[in-house]
Amino acid sequence: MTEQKENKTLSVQALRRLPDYLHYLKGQNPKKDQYISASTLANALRLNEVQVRKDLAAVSPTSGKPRAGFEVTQLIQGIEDHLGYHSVDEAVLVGAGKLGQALLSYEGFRNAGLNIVAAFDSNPEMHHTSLDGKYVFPMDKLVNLCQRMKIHIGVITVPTTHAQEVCDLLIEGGILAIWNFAPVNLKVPSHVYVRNENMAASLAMISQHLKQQYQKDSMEVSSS
Amino acid sequence: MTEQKENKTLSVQALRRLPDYLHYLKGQNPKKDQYISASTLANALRLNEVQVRKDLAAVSPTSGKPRAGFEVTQLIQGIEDHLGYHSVDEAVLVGAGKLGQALLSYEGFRNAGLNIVAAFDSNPEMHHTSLDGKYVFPMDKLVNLCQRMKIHIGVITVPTTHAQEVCDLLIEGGILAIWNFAPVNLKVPSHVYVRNENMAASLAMISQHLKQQYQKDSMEVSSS
DNA sequence: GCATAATCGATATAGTATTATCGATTATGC
DNA sequence: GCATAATCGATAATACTATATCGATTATGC
Repeated sequence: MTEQKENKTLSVQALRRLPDYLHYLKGQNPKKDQYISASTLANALRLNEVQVRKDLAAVSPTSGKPRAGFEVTQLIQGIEDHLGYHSVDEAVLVGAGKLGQALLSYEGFRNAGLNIVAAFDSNPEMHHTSLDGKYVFPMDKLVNLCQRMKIHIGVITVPTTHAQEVCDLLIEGGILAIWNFAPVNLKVPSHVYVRNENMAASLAMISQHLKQQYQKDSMEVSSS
Repeated sequence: MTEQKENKTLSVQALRRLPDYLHYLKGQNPKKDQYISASTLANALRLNEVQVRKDLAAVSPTSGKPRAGFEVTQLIQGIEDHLGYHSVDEAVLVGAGKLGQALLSYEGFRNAGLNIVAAFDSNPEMHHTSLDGKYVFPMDKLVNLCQRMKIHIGVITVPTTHAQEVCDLLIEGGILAIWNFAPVNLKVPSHVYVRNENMAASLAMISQHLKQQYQKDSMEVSSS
């Protein structure tokens, strides 16, 4: 058995970088480049070299070889371990609107360790239809199905107004982690983890950046 | 003219919290609660009180009153200023698949200062159809339309394989900021800002949390 | 083989972000 | 009016993250 790796040295920020590393590594030819150096990775992803080295040291099962780098296959293995890609978790999705459908049909999640096994929606017209192989059930089946299947992850893609009530149902069904796409601060008991996908925050960063850009530009113009 | 507020004290993390503050404040009754305290907000959003106070101090045009708090309307004004919601930026979206459609039909962006004016897709069947009032154009119209309309934001919701080429087109069209939903590290010139919507990273956090949870649980069981 | 240069790991430093503390201010209720 | 308690702003302490530096290690090419 692969011994349980200590994850303590891995910061939240580092965890966010792992998918990027993984993506890059998977794009490599394992025959041609058996090893990869932290420097190379850092350069490709525009990160600091030391930072990358530290991250890799934390996830790699074997340590890096001077002059060569880290073994690519080992790295991939290590990163996927840390990301939990090897233990596929089952999830349910609530809200089969456009966003919900987009997520349901996104095959990439499967590789990333998330398997959405069923969807729920309050709209009767959608019931028992199949979206990309996943059936849409009425809301009143939710709690029971989650409990019976021991599902631990719930994805919320319903309108803001219904997010909290859906959240409550999921918790009743025994969900332990919620991936929330509605812009609300969900109230949950302490044992439940909520990950907010905050589109508005992302937007804010973009618009903030553009604003600063404009400001800088206008300053340059006026001072020249 | 409202004088240009100095944004320097506002950290990236703080910026991420602003949409949450805003959402909460908008949910308040301005007649009933003219003032709101940092403590109240902190409690509602489960944040540290001092942190909230610092954030509010940075965005509020007027300082808070002891014992009362900050004026709600002023705060909303201040936050929206900082988020750039008062200068609605126009954007184009490339890739009218499920995710693209979800974003097109998400009305919330309008309030958040983003107005998607047009969509592009390589699939001829979609051309000139209208999704939620936005027309889908063929790819070869992209550069010209962006330039003519002076669009500065591009949203990429195409498959990974085409993301970079779409990105290049957008830049050719004069785009300054890119909101990228494809899991690729886009190569862009230094004046272009890229905001990656990293679903995989979010997933990682969830699975990481669940893993720790399981570990903790099993430890508790085995030690009892 | 041996010098060279690339890379590593470890440790130190710098930079950010969060949380704690404290005196000053002011609404509230007696 | 005056004591009280809630809140503020400022500053200090802590924790977290990123970057720089340096000696140790090892592939590469002569």
